[in-house]
Amino acid sequence: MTASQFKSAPEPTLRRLPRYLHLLFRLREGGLEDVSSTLIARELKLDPTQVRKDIEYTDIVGRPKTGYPIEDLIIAIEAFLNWNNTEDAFIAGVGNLGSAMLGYQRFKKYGLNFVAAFDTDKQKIGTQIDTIPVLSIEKLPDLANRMKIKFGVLTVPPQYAQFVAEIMVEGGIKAIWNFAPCQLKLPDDVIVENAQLTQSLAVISRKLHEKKILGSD
Amino acid sequence: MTASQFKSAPEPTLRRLPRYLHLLFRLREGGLEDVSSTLIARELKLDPTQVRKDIEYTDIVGRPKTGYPIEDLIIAIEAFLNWNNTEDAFIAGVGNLGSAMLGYQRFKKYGLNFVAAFDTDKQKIGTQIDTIPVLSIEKLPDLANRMKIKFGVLTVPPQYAQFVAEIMVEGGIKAIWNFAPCQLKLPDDVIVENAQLTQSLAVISRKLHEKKILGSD
DNA sequence: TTTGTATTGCGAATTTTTTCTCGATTTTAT
DNA sequence: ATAAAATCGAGAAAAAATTCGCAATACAAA
Ligand SMILES: NC(=O)c1ccc[n+]([C@@H]2O[C@H](COP(=O)([O-])OP(=O)(O)OC[C@H]3O[C@@H](n4cnc5c(N)ncnc54)[C@H](O)[C@@H]3O)[C@@H](O)[C@H]2O)c1
Ligand SMILES: NC(=O)c1ccc[n+]([C@@H]2O[C@H](COP(=O)([O-])OP(=O)(O)OC[C@H]3O[C@@H](n4cnc5c(N)ncnc54)[C@H](O)[C@@H]3O)[C@@H](O)[C@H]2O)c1
Repeated sequence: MTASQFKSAPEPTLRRLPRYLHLLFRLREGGLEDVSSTLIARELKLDPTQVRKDIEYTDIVGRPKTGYPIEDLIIAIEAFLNWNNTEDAFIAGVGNLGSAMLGYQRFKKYGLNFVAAFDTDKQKIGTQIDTIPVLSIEKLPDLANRMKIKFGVLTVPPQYAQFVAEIMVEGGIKAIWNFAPCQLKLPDDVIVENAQLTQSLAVISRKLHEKKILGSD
Repeated sequence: MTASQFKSAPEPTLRRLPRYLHLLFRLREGGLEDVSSTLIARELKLDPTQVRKDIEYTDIVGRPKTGYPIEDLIIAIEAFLNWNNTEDAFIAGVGNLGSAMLGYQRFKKYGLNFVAAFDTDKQKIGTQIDTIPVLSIEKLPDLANRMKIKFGVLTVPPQYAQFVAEIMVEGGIKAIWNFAPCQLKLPDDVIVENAQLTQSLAVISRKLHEKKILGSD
């Protein structure tokens, strides 16, 4: 592993990488072999320099005039995000959102492989969703430990989120993707990423509001 | 309306406002009347100055020693995001994710009110999800125009996203909350917010990967 | 009343992120 | 072979966001 593989990229960069990946897939399907930062930037409405700086983090070097080899770039970005290795994951809360995520096959392509789901609802325990078994939440810590699960997805109502998160930590889970609109208090060595839709909604809500106040129409 | 109501807040600020709101609700339930930037910062692991700067955008003034009145702050943030007025919205794509969102009652509290859903699947057309009718996508433009819908949620597979987005624009929709992992090409006056889960996943994936490479355990 | 403490709000400093500039390099066309 | 066009990569500059420092203020306790 090279030194730069250890170098952490800024969060804005991390957020752009999947966008590059989606575009690269599309370009590859279109039969293209190389891509320039100029093209990526135009497609995604970014600055070409920014695209180049982002790509630097993945250790891929481009060639003047032709740009970057798409295949290599895809592999490098996937490796950078560790999406070439699927990470086994548990999900807690098999409600609206939890079920939707379990039914989303594409997560495997993003390195995420659900191996078990957990709930408190007796109606749901014992069933399967797309071959993933739904188990009692009580079984989570022990099973997580034994299966060495490091990744947990939290899709329970906010009032139970802290409790369930602690159960996950008890099971040795080191990264929690939290969809509940609340702040989890966990040991510092546990990575928490809040995938809160309300944050995204706030951005678009405000922009539409501004448009209505100021807007031309 | 004051001048500052027109002032646009930076996106990072917009993203933090819902987090403040969630905390404020919790504090209010706990019977608290005032809150300081210090407390908010400690709870959400932010810098107190940053919290104060964010709150400034909402036109709320605090008092030394006591902080901000929670009730007023809630109202101000909601007003800033226009979450006190519910915005009627259409959603296209009643699959895993679309159904989950339709079933999520709390969106009303975030100013979002689904009035109709659209799909191409004949099995789904004509049904209802939580009192919201599922209609043929063909009816979207005309109905959007007549109902003066400005907000559209896009939860169709990526290969149809551009097509459906254009249909929305045809119907006069001005803000599209896009969940498909692709870049939409639309007129500049249409607000597009990409709520891409993969972006959030990228952040946590990389962090866990780094932890594994460097990590103490 | 006075003193001590916690807090706001604002300007300055710092850090982070984005954008600009430009020389070097590679390919294509003449 | 030479010129023209397009791109990368690196360092500088600019812009944006965060954090610092501190005076002014409100409140509580002595
Ligand atoms: N559905 C959405 O579109 C949406 C949007 C934004 C945020 N969210 C958030 O995502 C989370 C899930 O939302 P949802 O709509 O799926 O809710 P939901 O009520 O449909 O599902 C919650 C599930 O969690 C289970 N649960 C409750 N307590 C549990 C526990 N202690 N252990 C394990 N499972 C438990 C419930 O039995 C239920 O199956 C919530 O925090 C919600 O705020 C959802
Ligand atoms: N489910 C998830 O957890 C998840 C996570 C991340 C991203 N996404 C994205 O969200 C989108 C929806 O995902 P999903 O899992 O719900 O997919 P899905 O396949 O379950 O649902 C898609 C729905 O869109 C409908 N549809 C197809 N073409 C249409 C058209 N032209 N007009 C109207 N409706 C049309 C389909 O009939 C289907 O009901 C996809 O773009 C997906 O990549 C989903």
